[in-house]
Amino acid sequence: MKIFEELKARGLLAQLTDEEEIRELINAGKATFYIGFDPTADSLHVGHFMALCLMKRLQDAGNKPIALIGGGTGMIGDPSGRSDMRNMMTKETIEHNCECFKKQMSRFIDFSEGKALLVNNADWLLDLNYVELLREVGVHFSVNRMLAAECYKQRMEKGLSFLEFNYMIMQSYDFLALYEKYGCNMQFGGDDQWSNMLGGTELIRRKLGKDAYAMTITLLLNSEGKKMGKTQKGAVWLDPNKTSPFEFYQYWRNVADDDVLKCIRMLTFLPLEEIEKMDGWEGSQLNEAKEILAYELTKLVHGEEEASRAKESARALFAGGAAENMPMTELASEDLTENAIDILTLLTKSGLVPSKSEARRAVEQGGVTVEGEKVNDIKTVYEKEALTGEGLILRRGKKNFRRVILK
RNA sequence: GGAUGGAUUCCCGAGUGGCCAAAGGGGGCAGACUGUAAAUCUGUUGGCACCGCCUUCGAAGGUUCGAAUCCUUCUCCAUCCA
Repeated sequence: MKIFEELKARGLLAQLTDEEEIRELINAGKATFYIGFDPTADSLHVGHFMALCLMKRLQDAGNKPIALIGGGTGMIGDPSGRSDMRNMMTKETIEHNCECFKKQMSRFIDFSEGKALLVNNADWLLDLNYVELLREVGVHFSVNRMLAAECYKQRMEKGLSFLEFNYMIMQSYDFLALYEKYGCNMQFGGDDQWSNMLGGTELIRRKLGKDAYAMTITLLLNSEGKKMGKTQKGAVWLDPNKTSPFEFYQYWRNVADDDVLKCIRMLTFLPLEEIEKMDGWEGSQLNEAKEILAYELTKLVHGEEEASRAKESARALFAGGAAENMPMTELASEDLTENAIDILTLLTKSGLVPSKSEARRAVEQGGVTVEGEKVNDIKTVYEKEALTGEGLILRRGKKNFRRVILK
């Protein structure tokens, strides 16, 4: 199966400018393509992960990827699908974020010997001259047409600043610049980027009379139509310091039934034949599929060792036992009063609950377990000795564990 | 620059002098049921020393025994006119 067919079978492709041309191009390994990443945080998250996987797949098929970090466009903010304007970031923050992105990307993409490129659009965008840009690029854009684009339509009701309105122009200019510099003839991106990407192909056609292609990746949505990779606490990060491998594993372990196969297909590198076999799984067997999904993804992002550890810990914990590798909090002796600590303080200090009120609620509602014993009394007190050595395993609800040890 | 409307807790959205830590919904959390899923039902959802006290209704002042609510100034947003 050729790469194009594989991508299609995995359900990764959303919109394409020209299916036939693109098929030939990437199957022949002749594409030089780029994907843009906005440096809005100091770590990549699950949303980016899909794009990285796609890059890797295409690179393996002989195509040349260019990872574009939006150091320049990041200073504007993408209006697509956003309800309010992104906070403007300082130059320093953006630069810092770019550095972090670079490091994380190298784990997935082979940048050696010119097999892939990493560029920052700040390098050409920041030097632009306003009047020149208007003459060179501005003439090719029709405001009427831009406003008709879906991404702006939604914003017309909420309000759209001129600054954001220019995002499409900047992104189009990126494509043009990469085409001229590196012969980049294709752009990939999330489905929400479609209109911006078309702006680029059109600009290249008008300005150079050449054809360039664009293709969007299906956004990974859960069955409720929300973007995946977001939790209540925020994004699921690829940086182990921001989202621990265990938490990462658990996120995927907990996806809804309806989403498991889709995730396996779109995100893992398991062969399609193997995935097809899982397609008929139901009930508790589907539960196994979730374990596979979680394991495979954790392996890709954090390595095999971390993945196995996360899996073992999860199994042990949910079987009711203890586990080596679970989130841990160390307490200092200052945290104790008279060599003891009450349950509410303990929960708060462990980080399992944000406040004592919540701790109280959790206990009163029967959601707290210490060492496998349900705690019902908010006045329960633990002596210093209990916290030394192995420490105590606290559990809030079904899925939140923490080992607390006295230093 | 002018006119008008608006800013309420995680989100949407009621509240127009004391009965307001603030209706209702969504979301979250916990319990029951389960498969670490979904659906459903129940409880809960600012903080703390939890009968009580403290902080919160865009910001700062003021009126009042008492302000989310009235007045003044400011900031931001929307719509219309330039």
